[in-house]
Amino acid sequence: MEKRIDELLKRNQLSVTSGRRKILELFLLQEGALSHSDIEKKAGEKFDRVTVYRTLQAFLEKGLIHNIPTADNSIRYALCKDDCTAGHHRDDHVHFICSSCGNTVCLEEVNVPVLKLPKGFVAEQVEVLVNGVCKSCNA
Amino acid sequence: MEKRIDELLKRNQLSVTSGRRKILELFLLQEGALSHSDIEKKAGEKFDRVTVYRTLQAFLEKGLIHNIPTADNSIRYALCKDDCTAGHHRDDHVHFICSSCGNTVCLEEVNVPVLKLPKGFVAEQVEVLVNGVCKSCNA
DNA sequence: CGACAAACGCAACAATGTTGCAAAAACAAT
DNA sequence: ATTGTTTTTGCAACATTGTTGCGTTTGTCG
Repeated sequence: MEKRIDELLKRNQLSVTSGRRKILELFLLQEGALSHSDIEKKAGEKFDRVTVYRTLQAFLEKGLIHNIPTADNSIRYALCKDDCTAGHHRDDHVHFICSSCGNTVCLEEVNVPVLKLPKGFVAEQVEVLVNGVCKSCNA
Repeated sequence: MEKRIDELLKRNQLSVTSGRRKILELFLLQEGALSHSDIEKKAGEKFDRVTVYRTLQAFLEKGLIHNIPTADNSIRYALCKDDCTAGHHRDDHVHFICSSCGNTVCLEEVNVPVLKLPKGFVAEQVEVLVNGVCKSCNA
């Protein structure tokens, strides 16, 4: 685990620090996405708020995580898959937000559909957010 | 215009006040969506910040407007079509965010696709956000 | 017009996000 | 391993955004 974390950071051209290790660990342990405040809470008193902001920013820039828009002003972040590197994002899956447990998960197996837009509109990226009840809550 | 505004408010069970008139007017004049700060700026010094919050909240609850998630922590709001009333939202169109002019518009003519989700997941609402260059910016 | 309810403005506060800078930690080279 | 350089961190101060309570004003309805 330790090893995997350090390797992930290095592969993404990030120097290995205890803060980054800790935050990346949170992502690896967590099934699903984390918001900024989730991270602050889970990390406890160990980090300055500013460090969390800057770490997420760095992760984003290097393509280690991607962000998920929400309707409640609290962006979520989730780990990218391995074939996702800086600049070259491969973020074409659907995001599911559970109205029961509040969790946000990436449905990697559901691809975003191809849309036919009106004349004049050119799509660069398509984001699909599904709201509903997730597998665990339906069980 | 005046008349239309007042009528719209009444139809949605909202008492007619100068603040609500003004904000609703902004929506009618604007092609596209508005963020909270857009409204604050456009309304000038005329209103208290709190009034804007409460007005948007009221409009949302009554189904006069709907909100559009974004990836930058700044929810946008847009007018609902006529067949949209409190409780019964008919918000099944795609939202387009222009990376050039920054505008957000509702593409009423593009319906959100039906998705096939993994076993166990039940969808309640699907939101599609398209990023790209809009008609006006491509012209 | 007058009574009642709703909305407003203000103030105070809480939460969230940003910036500059000095201390500390990581990295690279000897 | 030690030193020098660069990057990251924590702190403090600040800006922005969102929330709550309350007295006053405004709209609504009889």
